[in-house]
Amino acid sequence: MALHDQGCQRRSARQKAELPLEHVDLAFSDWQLWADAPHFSRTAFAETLDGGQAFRWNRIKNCFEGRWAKNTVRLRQDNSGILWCAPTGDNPEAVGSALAQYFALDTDFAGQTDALPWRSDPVLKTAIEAFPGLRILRQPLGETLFGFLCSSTKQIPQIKAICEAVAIDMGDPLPDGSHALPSWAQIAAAGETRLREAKLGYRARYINQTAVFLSQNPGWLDETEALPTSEARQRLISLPGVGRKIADCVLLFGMGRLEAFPIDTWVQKILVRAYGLEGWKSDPLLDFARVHFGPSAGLAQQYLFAAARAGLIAKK
DNA sequence: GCACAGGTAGATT
DNA sequence: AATCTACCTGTG
Repeated sequence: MALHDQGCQRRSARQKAELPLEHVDLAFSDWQLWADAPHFSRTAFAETLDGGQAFRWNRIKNCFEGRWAKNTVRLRQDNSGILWCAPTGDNPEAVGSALAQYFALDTDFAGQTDALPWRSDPVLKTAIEAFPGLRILRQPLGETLFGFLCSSTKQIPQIKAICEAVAIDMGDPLPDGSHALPSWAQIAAAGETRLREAKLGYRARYINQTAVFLSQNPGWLDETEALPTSEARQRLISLPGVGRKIADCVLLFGMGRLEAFPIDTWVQKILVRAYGLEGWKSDPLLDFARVHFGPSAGLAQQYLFAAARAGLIAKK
């Protein structure tokens, strides 16, 4: 009981300061080598987890702690590779298979990267060389949609804080004392007011409308995932609050469609500055990206985004 | 006080 | 069809 109270106190204090949650180490298993782990450079490991693809990873001490679906996992990189640990009692085989799906181990990102036009594109070459092993995550579809519905004109730390607040308020508790993101039914039941209390502002109305629709149409997102990319995109855009950019984020980070190329303010600036496309708007830039980067344009986008965040390319 | 931040939808030109 | 503008909230 005393332990529980202490944890809650710590959590609320940290929430106010918008710092990552910290959980009781005793609740976690020993570190285990992730034998199937993909190769990551240090930079790519951090950027893949905490670079704006997903909003539920936090640096804790010498590791990253993340959540998706009903999973809580800690990952740490050392000279032997990637190590993981999970709440005591979690089935190691289930964790392994959850990791395999989340990290899209069935996708050959090294091969997709090599097929990008880096040989003739020095900007892309710089970005790829700075983040060797960068991957596109394959996140649960609904969670990806929720995260990016929260994202408009918000910075990553704020999006993470909102996701955490909504999870604590509406989501199921997890074995380590943290919370999963809520289902659409849970969000719809909570309503717009509670979403606004999580500091969602004008996004709350869209998210509530989307949650009401999706909870009344179970299977709709899975049906969408079965469609070709352009048809899936059209359906996603029909949801309240989802435009081209958020739809492309969902296609890329939640459905593994590497051709999807989200253009946000960062990517717009990168393309304009690095490729001399002054005055180009979003639609022509999409055509440029498709033609120049090819079928894995979305992977190129992630390299460029990472490199721009690091101040390596497209500087003023 | 004010501009700006991983956008979208609706109005106006 | 292209270009505003409102919409919440936090940060600098």
